[in-house]
Parts: sequence; structure tokens; C-alpha cells
Amino acid sequence: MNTRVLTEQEEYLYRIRHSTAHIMAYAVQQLFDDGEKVVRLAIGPPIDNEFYYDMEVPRPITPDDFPEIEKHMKALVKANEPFLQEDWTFDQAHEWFSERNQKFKLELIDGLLNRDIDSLSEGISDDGVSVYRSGDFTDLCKGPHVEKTRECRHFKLLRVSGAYWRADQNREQLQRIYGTAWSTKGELRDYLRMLKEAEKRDHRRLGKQLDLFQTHPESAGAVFWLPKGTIIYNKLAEKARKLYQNEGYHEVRTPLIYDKSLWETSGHWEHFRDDMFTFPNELGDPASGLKPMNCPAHMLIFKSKRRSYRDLPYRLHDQGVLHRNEVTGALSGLTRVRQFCQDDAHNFVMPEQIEEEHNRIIGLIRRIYKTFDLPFRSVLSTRNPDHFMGDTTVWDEAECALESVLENNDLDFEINPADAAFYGPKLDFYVKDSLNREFQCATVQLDFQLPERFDLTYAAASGNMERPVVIHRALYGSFERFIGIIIEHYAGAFPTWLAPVQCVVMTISERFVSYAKEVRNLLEAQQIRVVLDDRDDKIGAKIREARLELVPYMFIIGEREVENRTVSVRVREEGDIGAMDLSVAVERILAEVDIDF
RNA sequence: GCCGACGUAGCUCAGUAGGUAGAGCACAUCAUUGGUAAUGAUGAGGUCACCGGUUCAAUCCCGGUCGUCGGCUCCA
Repeated sequence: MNTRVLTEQEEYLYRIRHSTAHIMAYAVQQLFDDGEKVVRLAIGPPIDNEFYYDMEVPRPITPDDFPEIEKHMKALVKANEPFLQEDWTFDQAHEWFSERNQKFKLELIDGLLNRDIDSLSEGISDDGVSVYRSGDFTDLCKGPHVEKTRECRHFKLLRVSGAYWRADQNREQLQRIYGTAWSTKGELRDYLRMLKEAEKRDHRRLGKQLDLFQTHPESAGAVFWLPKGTIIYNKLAEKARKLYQNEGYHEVRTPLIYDKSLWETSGHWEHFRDDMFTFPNELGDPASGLKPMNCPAHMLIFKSKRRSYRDLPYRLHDQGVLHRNEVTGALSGLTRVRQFCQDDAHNFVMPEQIEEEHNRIIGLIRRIYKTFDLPFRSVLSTRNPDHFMGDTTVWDEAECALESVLENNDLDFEINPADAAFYGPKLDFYVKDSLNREFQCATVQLDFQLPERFDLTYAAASGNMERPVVIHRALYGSFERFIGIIIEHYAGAFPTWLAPVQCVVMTISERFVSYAKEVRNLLEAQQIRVVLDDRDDKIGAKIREARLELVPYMFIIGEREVENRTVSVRVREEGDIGAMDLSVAVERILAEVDIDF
């Protein structure tokens, strides 16, 4: 799935993690295999930074079991057993694993025998399977592994969860144990430190701490944006509006509820129904639904008039409220919600405009992400030969166009073969935040199908009616998720233009309140988001509070400031920078308030 | 939806081998008029998520519901 080539060091870490997964499985077997009920192993691959092993265990494992498991793991590491690879025949493997009642391994072996693609990653050669032994532990595995268990001494178990065998919810639910492993103590320490830091800046925690948003059981999966969070939300929305308007987009507002017939035309009723909130008619049958996407509405608008090639590209921007009925278990903070808005747009273009339109969109993406200091990479998903709709030549041309767009834009990209939606190839953009974590944000999807389903046409220069292509694109992604990402990216310390409170004016004693009010009014007149802290409290306490709120500027006002008509300025990143003329201080804030994408 | 863990004051968290609960912060009142991360005193705050069951007695044990968290699946 990932076509990037691993570096030598990454490859070594993968081997360590893969081997540590074996060691962990062995430890779990030692602990939980009680003769009657065996631990049945499924799969245990390395992943980025971590590894896991899926297994069926006699009783659920909890984090309380970790110390004991780790203890057993350490003993095995200390024994410094070699990892020995052996090639077994299918019969040999079958016999061995069936004696030990390892039904998942047997299923994998059968899969290998039948050349089932899902099993290929587990271990194969032409006439048999590959197994690895380390001490008393033997596992079906194609490797590669480290040479000896001692190379796996820097690990830590992290969490447990459920996982379905073969990712199929109709199959057995297994226990998955996640851990991390590294080649040196320092790497492990750094990684654990990073996890701790990530926890500290978790947007759910900061959202509460900074009074940005909240959720309530009365509307699970929907966000209550508090005054401070709403400022950020509106700011992002306003910036997007302005940016797109300048790029020739037309903003529209469209209904939330539509008759079922629309969803049938768009295909959502068939493909997306489970994720939709629907409303019944008098008979109790679903008859309408809340929109999970804006596209059908925009199709109606396009179709409502006779369009000419001169109108294209025709771009409709919509920040409408979307609802998707996610299963309860999937909901999480701002990243996975049932109600959200996107900076959504649908661009209707002629096929020959695909490349240029993508160039423009990528230009926008660049400008937006640069503003937030978010580096990004892109992934191009191409046609799945078994599952696509439309004409192969159109697809080929479109894919070529997208690839050359990426190249011409000097973008770091990968190709994800056969991963496109059936209606068209797509580009996904992943940003990397300040902790080096990746999140999917922007998505740009070509769509050959909706224009077909809605029978959209435009009058071409020739006078013939031709079919436009639709580009779905959302560059923040959803406002909710994007705000979640930047909360963590900035660790809550928003740049001045986004900060809900940009400046706190604070008095050293009540005697200076009237000048402080003057200062506050002046800032307000400049549209600076200012709060006056004139409480009967010590200045240290006021500063402490404003710091905890991560306010970028504090103006401190005491006797000296009143006398000289100045303010003492304290900057979030620099601390106390001393007294200055009020006008100078205001200028400094204003310089940071007006940013353009 | 599924597996597991969790749900105690606005927040962060203690606690009870079953006898209706406690701290710090926040909040209120009073005193204090203070110069760059916490002035002091006093006070108010809880049907221990909700609904049932067991028990003389349930925040604690059992069952269910809702929600949250870690994942699976999916995706903005």
C-alpha cells in the first residue's frame, strides 16, 4: 500500500519490531496458555513506530497485565536466542500448527496454499511456508527478523484493544496488544516522551482547558463550540471564503434535508445509506435524509440552467452542515464526529481543464498549509481495474494529468495503485504536525460518475452538448478535524491572528483601572480581541492565569505606565519586553493580526 | 456496531473489605492596593452517569442503558 522504499535504519527497526512482536506473543503464551485453553495467535506485524500482535486469549488482557508480560519478554531477550528461519512443507506446517490448535495459523497456511492474497504477507515460498524459531517459540512468518533476541531489548507495551480476525466484523474478535520497540534506549525514551507530549496537547484536553468546545451526551458526536472556539472556527471559515472568492469560486448555501429521490440519483441511497440520518414518511419508511455531502445539491444547481463551456470551470463553494451517522464506537473528539462542516467545493470543468484546475487547487493548498507551517505530502490513488466506472481512456488521461500536476508542482508524492474510488482518481494530502504525526486533511477527487448520474451537460464550442467532470475538493478537510489538528500542532498557543484572546490588559491595582479601560477601548477600536483583567488580585496571579490561557500579549498597567501613557508588554514567547508607547505596542499586535493566505 | 477499560464537586483526582463522601484548583464573601507564573481568611458546591436487582443498608456487588477512552471498520 505504501510504495515508499524504506531506509536501512527503518528496515532494521521494522525487523526489531517484528521480532519483538514474536517475543511478546511468546510471553503471552507462557502466561496465558493453561493447557486447556490455548492462546491462538493470529498476526503480529511491525507498523510505524510500533508493533502489535492479534491473538485469541482465554481471558481479556488489560494494561495491568503488561508488567508481567514485559517481565517474561525480558527473560527471553536476556536468553539471547537466535531467530532461526526454516522452510517447511505445507503438510509439515499443517501438522505442526494443528497439533497446537492454532486455527488462525492454519487458515493462513491454507490461504498460502491457495495463493490467497491476504495471506501472502505472512510467509511463503513456492513449495511450502517459512517459519521462524526463537527458543521454544515457533511462528509462521516470512520474516525478516533480527539475528538474536537481545537486539529487542528496548521496548514497551502500550495498549490493548479488540480487533477482528481478518478485519471482518463477522469473524472472531481478537485481542490486539500494541507495543513499541527501538534499537537504542534513547530512541525508546524519545518516542515515549513524544507520546507523553502528544497526550498533553491532545485537542480534547486542551479544548476543555482553553474553553474552546465541549460535547454533551444529549448530542453525541456533535460539537458545542464555545465562544473562544467559535472565534477560531469563524476565522478559518472567513479566510477560506475570502481566498476562494478571489479564486473565482461562488459561495452557496444549500438545504440540509432532501427527498430520498435525490439520494437515489446520486447513488448515496445505495452506497452511503448506513451512514445517513433519514426521516420516515407517514408509513414509517425512510423518505428523506440529512445530507452527508454537499455534492448532490451542487449538481442540482448546475443542472438548473443551460451551461456553456464559457462558464467553465464553474466552482461552487459551500460550508454547509453535514451529518454522517457514524457508529458510536468511532466517535472521537473533533476528529471523528457526526456533524461537521467542510470548506467544500465542487468544480465543474471540461476534461481538458482537469490539469489546470488541479494546479490552481494545489496552489491553494500550498498557501493554506504554509500559513500554518504544516508540511504536507500527497498520495495519488489510481484506478482499481476491478472496480471503476467510466471510460478507461478518460481515466488514463486524468491520471496522467494528475501525475504531471504533482510533478510540475514539485510535490513529494506517492502513488497508491488501484485505491481510487470507483468514480474517479483522487489526491489526498497529508500534513505533518509539530510532533511529526501525519493527518489526512485535503482531498481532491475527480468524479466522472455524478455528472453521468445527474445527466449534466454544457454546450461546447462545437455546439454539441458535452459532459463536464466534477472535482470534489475540501482543503482544510473539515473545520472540526482541522481545528483539532492545529490545536495539537500549536499545543494550544495559537498565532495571534487566531488566538481567541489576543491581549489581556491587566492592572497592578484598582487605582489604574480608568487608564486600563482607555487602553482596552483603544485596542477594541482596532478590532483586537482584548480582555481587561481589573480584578482585585496580584499581578503575578493575573499573569499566571493569562499564561495558562496561552494569550499572546499582556499589557501591564501600573503607576509608571499611567504617568508616561505607556504599557508594559509581556509577549507569550519572549516574556517581559518592557514598557513602550501604547501606539507602538498596538502596532506590534496589529502586524500579526492581518494575515493572508 | 464489536472487544476491553472507565464514569465520584465546574476541573484534576483521592476514597469506601457494602453503613449515603474528601483534597487541590476554580467559584462566592470579606480583608488586602499588590510590579511580571498562585495574598490571606471564611463559605458555598455532590441523588458518587442513569435505570433496575441483591441486601436491614449500595457510590461500592450483579444486570441493563447512556456516555467517554484505546482499538477494529470507515473516513472530513
